[in-house]
Amino acid sequence: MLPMESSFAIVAEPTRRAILTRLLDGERSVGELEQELRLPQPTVSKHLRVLREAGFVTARVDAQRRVYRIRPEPLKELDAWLAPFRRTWTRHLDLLERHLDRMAKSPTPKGKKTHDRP
Amino acid sequence: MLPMESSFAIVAEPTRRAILTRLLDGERSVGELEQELRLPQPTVSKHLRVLREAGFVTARVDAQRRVYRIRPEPLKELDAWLAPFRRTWTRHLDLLERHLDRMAKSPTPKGKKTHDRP
DNA sequence: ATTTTAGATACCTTGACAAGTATATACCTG
DNA sequence: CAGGTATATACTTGTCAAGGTATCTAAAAT
Repeated sequence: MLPMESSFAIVAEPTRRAILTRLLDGERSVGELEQELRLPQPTVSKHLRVLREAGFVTARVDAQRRVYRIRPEPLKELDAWLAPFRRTWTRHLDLLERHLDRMAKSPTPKGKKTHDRP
Repeated sequence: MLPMESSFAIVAEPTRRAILTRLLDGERSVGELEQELRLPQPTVSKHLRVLREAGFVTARVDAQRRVYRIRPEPLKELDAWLAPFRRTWTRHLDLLERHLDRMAKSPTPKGKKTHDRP
């Protein structure tokens, strides 16, 4: 079972995002997630497996239950990829971009002004 | 053709990430992407379509060619989702977490002190 | 007007994944 | 040991997205 490599693919699944979000404020056992998310147990277990194998979570064993905890690393990866794009909207080039967009929409407004009254 | 909603799913595709990365340093026509990424033209066009419909890019028409430009909004969304997790590794709680991990691994180290000199 | 160039779209096939259902494993309790 | 609880895994099925190949459209160029 090799595919599903990229951390992006892992997080593309809504249920898995939900799980990660839950884990944000602390550990959870499978049963707890099952309840909080109102999902069938195998579904939860299977998604947890994927998350575990991708390094998003680790499991601690407490008797019959497995308690899952979040792991930052893979998410760091995602964040790292996003970083370069962040500048795209962080930098104040936004102003320039808006300007260019406008120019593209109304190229050299000849004649007709903005008003479209009869 | 509605599915594929989440911005995460869009970015989960490696080729699409490659395209976005290319667009990071400026506009590109389909042909340019085709060359730079060494991909068949329909492949590029189809991925561009997906990106366009998801709002990741916009197309400007220059005669027979379509020039694509990146659009920040959807990426902002991704970043927004990531934000809460960022604290997970940004905050200096890391120190505390490490501590707790250690305690879990070696519960109440009886005897042996930290020093393991003979 | 015909040909060439640039892209888009249609159709088909394949493969992967997620959900459902059922069953297996392990531990705890009486 | 029997029964229950907690979770993992096996197997099946339906869906959908991605790639390949061919074709269509529109705008140069000749």
